[in-house]
Amino acid sequence: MPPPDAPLPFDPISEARRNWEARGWGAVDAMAAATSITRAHQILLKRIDATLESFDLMFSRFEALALLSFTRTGTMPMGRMGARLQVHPTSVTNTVDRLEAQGLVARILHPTDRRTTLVEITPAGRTRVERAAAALGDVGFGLDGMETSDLTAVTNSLHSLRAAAGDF
Amino acid sequence: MPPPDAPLPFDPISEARRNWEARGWGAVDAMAAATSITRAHQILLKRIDATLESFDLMFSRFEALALLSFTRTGTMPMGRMGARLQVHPTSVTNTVDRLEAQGLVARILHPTDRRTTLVEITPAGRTRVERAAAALGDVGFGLDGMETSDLTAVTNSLHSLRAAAGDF
DNA sequence: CGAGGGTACTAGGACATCCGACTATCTACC
DNA sequence: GGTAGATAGTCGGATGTCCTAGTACCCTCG
Repeated sequence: MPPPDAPLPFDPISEARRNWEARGWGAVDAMAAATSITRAHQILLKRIDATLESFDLMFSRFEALALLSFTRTGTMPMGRMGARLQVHPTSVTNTVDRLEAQGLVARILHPTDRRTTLVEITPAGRTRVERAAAALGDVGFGLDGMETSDLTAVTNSLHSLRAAAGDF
Repeated sequence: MPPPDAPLPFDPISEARRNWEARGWGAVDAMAAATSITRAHQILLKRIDATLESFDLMFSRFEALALLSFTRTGTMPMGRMGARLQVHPTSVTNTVDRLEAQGLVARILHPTDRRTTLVEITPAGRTRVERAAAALGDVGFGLDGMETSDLTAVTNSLHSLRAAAGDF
């Protein structure tokens, strides 16, 4: 049984809202928003990863590579990568392990702090991320179906959530 | 090194936008929206799971349990659950395995179709989901920091994305 | 009524994320 | 200086998601 791609005859989130209200459960608007975000994330990640598949990348590795490509020196400490990508340190370890195995980054020594590991993007990494970014741009990051006004509305509305979560 | 919870001195997504523009990479608005959604999902899931931790649940299992509690009979075929929750069939298998081990659901035979497995919520499952839902409502689904207008804006804007993805 | 196609679920494997614990190293302070 | 506390990264384990493949079963059609 492959993933059922036949559309449902109704919006499952609207249906969930009705059920929540009928049960007298609280925070209905928040529930609908949270569920929408969850589902949107799932749709996006699937599309993005599908686009990146031909580059042997997934979104998390692409993001790490892009981040390194933006630096002046092409290097960054693991910890700083985690802070910028906003993921757990162990996720950075995992990501860098894979990128290193692919020859797209290299671990190098920090000149003065022996605790720190610097990650350096390789020439192959630069080429790869450049092409992958172009491919992602071509498919509008999986958001082609949305109006620009909706895109900015989403970004702006979520800005306050991220700020309240202490992101910046 | 615990997760760095010190806020960054800038918004990493705004920074990413600047870098993308500087590199001439396309679909900048979509990139910002996609990244915002990804981060919002991460924040939400973490908060929701933290709330559900005392109930020995995570969001995916809670959703499955809630779905079953909404049915007339307290039962639903695995496949229908996957369609409603919009996850892969193997994810349903995984979720039901865990819920069953916790005694919150039971697999029962379909009366006429021996291919189908019905999942039935147990009395313990009903009690659990009821209390967990109340707890989630209390924390506003992790979205307490957002205005109701932002909540509806997000839900409405993402509606088109989900529709375009063939959800309904 | 038998074969083929479609449907339902599970097994095994790949990724990614998190958490807690552990080692190594730096730093500050007595 | 030398010790305690903070910082950097990794290891092992738990969850969850997806995909491919395989088994079991139903149903239609010749």
